[in-house]
Amino acid sequence: MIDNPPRTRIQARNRATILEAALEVFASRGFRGATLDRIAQTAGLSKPNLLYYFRSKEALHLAILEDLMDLWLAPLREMDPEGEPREEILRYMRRKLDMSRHHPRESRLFANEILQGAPRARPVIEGELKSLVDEKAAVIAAWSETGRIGPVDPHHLIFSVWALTQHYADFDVQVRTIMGGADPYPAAEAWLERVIGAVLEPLRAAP
Amino acid sequence: MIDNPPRTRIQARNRATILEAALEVFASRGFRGATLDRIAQTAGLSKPNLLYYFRSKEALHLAILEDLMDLWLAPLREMDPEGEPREEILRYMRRKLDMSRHHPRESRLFANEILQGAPRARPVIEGELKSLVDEKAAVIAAWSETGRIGPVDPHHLIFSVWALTQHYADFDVQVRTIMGGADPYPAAEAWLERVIGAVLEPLRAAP
DNA sequence: CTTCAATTTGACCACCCGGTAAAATTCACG
DNA sequence: CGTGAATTTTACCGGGTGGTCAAATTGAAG
Repeated sequence: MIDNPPRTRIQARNRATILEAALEVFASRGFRGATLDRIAQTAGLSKPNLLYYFRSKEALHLAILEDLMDLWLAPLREMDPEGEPREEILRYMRRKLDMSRHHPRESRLFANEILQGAPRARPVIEGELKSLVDEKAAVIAAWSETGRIGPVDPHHLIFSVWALTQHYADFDVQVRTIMGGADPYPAAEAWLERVIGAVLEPLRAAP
Repeated sequence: MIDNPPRTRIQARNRATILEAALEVFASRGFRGATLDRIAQTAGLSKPNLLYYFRSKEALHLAILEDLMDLWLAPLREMDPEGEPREEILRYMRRKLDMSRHHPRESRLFANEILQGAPRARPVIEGELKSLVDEKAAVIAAWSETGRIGPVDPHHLIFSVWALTQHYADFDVQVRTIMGGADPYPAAEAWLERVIGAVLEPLRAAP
């Protein structure tokens, strides 16, 4: 019902409240598991009032997804082709791990969406995400070919960073159960630095 | 309505058909997104007939989860404390990757469950899964301490194997979109052998 | 073939949920 | 204050969904 640039203070405030509540609910229950009633309740609004700000459940989810993408892709965007390769990749991993630590809901919302076959995020994945990944994969490939890091498969390296870091947000319950409830992130950071660090080393001569 | 050991041929056949159909539907749509109508239709039965074999949607999901756990934990169970450490761990990774390749639905069903906070699988995770992981982590720790592999954090090493391999099943849509639709598994296997292989190497002296 | 249990079906229900309509209320601004 | 637009509420609806029930059909064993 309302266009993108909020025109009034009330609009700005309520849209933000709704998006926050929807993120919470969508992330913890998935698109289908989330109900407008629950989102409205979490936001402290009535359901029709919520629908005054967002045409439909679908539109609300889409709005979140759009908001999400910038945050989500920022770490990869920041990878600097002019930087020191090993440090750039490690930094990327650390930024992604911070994302899992400080934005687990965003990670889970995204995971939910991809798991279901990306019914709503497909355009973003085929467009923005793919082209950014291809661009950065080319940078990594160049680093690899000039021997500044070991021989790596750039796409699979990026997948590995995603998998390793997002796992701590998406499978949080499992991780914490197995680790006995302690905060897994400090050890995870040290560990992942070793994993990524090791695979970036130039190959050792066979024994 | 029916006890665990199927008493008739019809029961055995229909239970199997239903479980197969339910796996398909639960995996692709999540618990909430799956409908009994759709599961029944996929199985070629009427909904009341389906409910003759499983008390409720919940019971059906639980039955699948139980069936799943043996398959799911088999690769880790097979890790042999008497084997050659590096090869055992690499073999474990390969078996898990095969699991993603040949049983992606099981992987996604499991991922869905954990993502939502494991509302139904929690007992299994806190019990069977945790104790198996702890047992094998101890084995890996022993290998590490005796210098047969480099210094590793056993729990996080296991998380990494899970994350790296399951990613190819759970985020299949994303992976294939970025890889342009080609089968990612051959390259993934070679790549993951490098990743895990590298982190198992004894530490190199600082340059 | 009979008979009783196992299986299947059709009709149904109560509840949930996304969404709508329109009246009522509040807000911004002259 | 008055006024028109923005916001909120109340009441409601129609379709989908998990689940029930009793009747009908089919299968197995003597």
